Amino acid sequence: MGKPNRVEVVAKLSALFEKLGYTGAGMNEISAATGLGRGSLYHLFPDGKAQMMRESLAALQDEFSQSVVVPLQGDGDVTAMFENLLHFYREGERGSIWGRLILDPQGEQFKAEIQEHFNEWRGALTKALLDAGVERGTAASLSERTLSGVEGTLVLAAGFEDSGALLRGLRTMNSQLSEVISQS
Amino acid sequence: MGKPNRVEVVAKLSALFEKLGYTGAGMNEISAATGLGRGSLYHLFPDGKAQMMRESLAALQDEFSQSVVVPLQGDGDVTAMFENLLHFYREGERGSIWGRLILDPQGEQFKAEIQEHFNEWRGALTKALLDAGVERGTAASLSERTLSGVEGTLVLAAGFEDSGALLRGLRTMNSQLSEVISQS
DNA sequence: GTCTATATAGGGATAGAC
DNA sequence: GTCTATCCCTATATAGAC
Repeated sequence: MGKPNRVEVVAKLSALFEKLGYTGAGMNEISAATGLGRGSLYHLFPDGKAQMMRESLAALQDEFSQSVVVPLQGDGDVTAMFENLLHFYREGERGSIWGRLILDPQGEQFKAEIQEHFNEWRGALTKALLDAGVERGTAASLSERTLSGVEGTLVLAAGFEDSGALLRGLRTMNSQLSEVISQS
Repeated sequence: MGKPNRVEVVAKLSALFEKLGYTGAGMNEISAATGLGRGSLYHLFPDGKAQMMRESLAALQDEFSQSVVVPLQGDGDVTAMFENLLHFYREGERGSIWGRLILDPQGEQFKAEIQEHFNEWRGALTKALLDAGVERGTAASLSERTLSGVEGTLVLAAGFEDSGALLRGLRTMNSQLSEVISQS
């Protein structure tokens, strides 16, 4: 095991936080998941678990932006956005770290990062709808409903261990949005 | 302060768990919220915090059933269901204890109660849609989307401290459902 | 840089006096 | 029934040897 690569370590941390949540991931599990002892971890992240989470959030937000937001900003293709969401969330195998963090007892300290995630996504979707000719109020409402629809679907999918729920939900939401767009 | 009434104690516990979540509510906060010392709490609930949560879940599920499910089963009025949801969730001031528990690190032990909540609600909504003439596949899809839409809205409302989000979300969902019904 | 041992705090649960 | 003191475990974080 060579010198620990920070990017790889953060990737492992991201996957762990995504699976167990911030409070749910203990230092023992963090150590096991990264293959690093406590000494190494606190050497790499002097501010401890909170710093690990911050860097994980930054990495995941970057991945989400590249996978979902940037393409949407490019062509405004809503159907493609849902496909990209499905891929980002691994056909329902992944969960939303941001939604989970909102409900985490210790999640308050990451509120800014959480809100930034949803604001960036919502802004891009609203703009795409406006560009497609949707009326402003409708666009705002639809994008808000889409974000919460995705988050809610991920929550229920976790509760019923039903990874297929994400595909079903995204399909329905895509149909609804596409219909509105075609009427505009 | 007279002899502690079990129903009142459970009501206070329910409110606390709803606000802080299961893992987020510590014994000190439980003691403060109920006005009962540890001795009294463990006398009333020999199995500790888990038992407190179970009885809280039962009480909240009962309230939800009476407020939302039973009326829906009675007349199949979907618009009334959304009004009842808005009232149950106190115009967005309350959160969903079930959604939160799904994502709680210690929530696994309550999975049966969580699933029962959503199954009961979904069953009643699907039946109402079927009775209104909606095709079976559409009814199943719409009820699933409604449940996840409500949960997602509650999550985002918490993340942005935006209690008005619930009203907006419920209005939009009601419009969508009502339109499908009117076309059936 | 990495290890182990330990500090420090908090969790839930318990025992025994009253 | 209720109280207080305490137990035990786990959590994160730290210190110091190597």
